[in-house]
Amino acid sequence: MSIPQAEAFEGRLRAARESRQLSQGALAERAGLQPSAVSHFETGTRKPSFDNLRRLADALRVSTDYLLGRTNAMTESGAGVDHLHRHYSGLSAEYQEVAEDFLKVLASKDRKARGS
Amino acid sequence: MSIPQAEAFEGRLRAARESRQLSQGALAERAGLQPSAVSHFETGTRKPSFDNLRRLADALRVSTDYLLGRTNAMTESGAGVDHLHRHYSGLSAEYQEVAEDFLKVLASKDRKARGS
DNA sequence: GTAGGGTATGACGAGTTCGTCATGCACAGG
DNA sequence: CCTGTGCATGACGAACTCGTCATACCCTAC
Repeated sequence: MSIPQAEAFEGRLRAARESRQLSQGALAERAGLQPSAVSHFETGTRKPSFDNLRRLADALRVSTDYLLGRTNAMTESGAGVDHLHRHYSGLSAEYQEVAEDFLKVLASKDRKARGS
Repeated sequence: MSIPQAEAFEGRLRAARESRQLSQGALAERAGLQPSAVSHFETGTRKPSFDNLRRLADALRVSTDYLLGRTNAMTESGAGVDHLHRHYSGLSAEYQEVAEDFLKVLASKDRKARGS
């Protein structure tokens, strides 16, 4: 249960954004919408349109199924991972190992950066 | 190559519905909306709202990522979720970008090493 | 205390989707 | 011929989101 208890869309969006360490403004810029819109979404006073839901999912690299509350996975094997995997899967076994080690280092760096 | 140029929402909805052997009216009933609404969606004259997108995905048992054109998988079936992805998905947005850039560099290095 | 970032909230007009309903058309079977 | 099914399309008012902008309230730092 890494995720407390995924409520509706509002909580999931906030959880995803915070796990990425993005401010509402930063997410807004990535997704191409207004900072106030993000706030409206997270407080539940508005729900995103078809287009904006996709933008948010892209910007956060999470599945829309997660945002919509249809799964708890947050990032399904879809979307954001695809292009990463495209690079990875083409690598030789040797280079794949290098890539994996690098990601591990990055993850620990990330944890440290957030912990501070 | 699965589906070359994943069509927009309209085509995906129709494909999913037909693969389930449902008429527009039958789908409408399952999803709790009007038959005409389904037609509007499939012809592209309307786009579903937040709520109705979820209803459609539930009624058709497909992922919203598929309907939105973010994946080609139709069923969410995470399946792969490899070790690489596990590390990657936990990273902050900033670090995800770093990881991606690194993989790109690695890929080009790899190609060169093999003799391009 | 003053400044600034992060967030919440509310207004505005403009645009869109909502459900409902009415047609229209094509194609099947009786 | 006539009936029914499936689909497309358009109208209507109500409700909603859109982007934009303004304001206000924490905190933290200087």
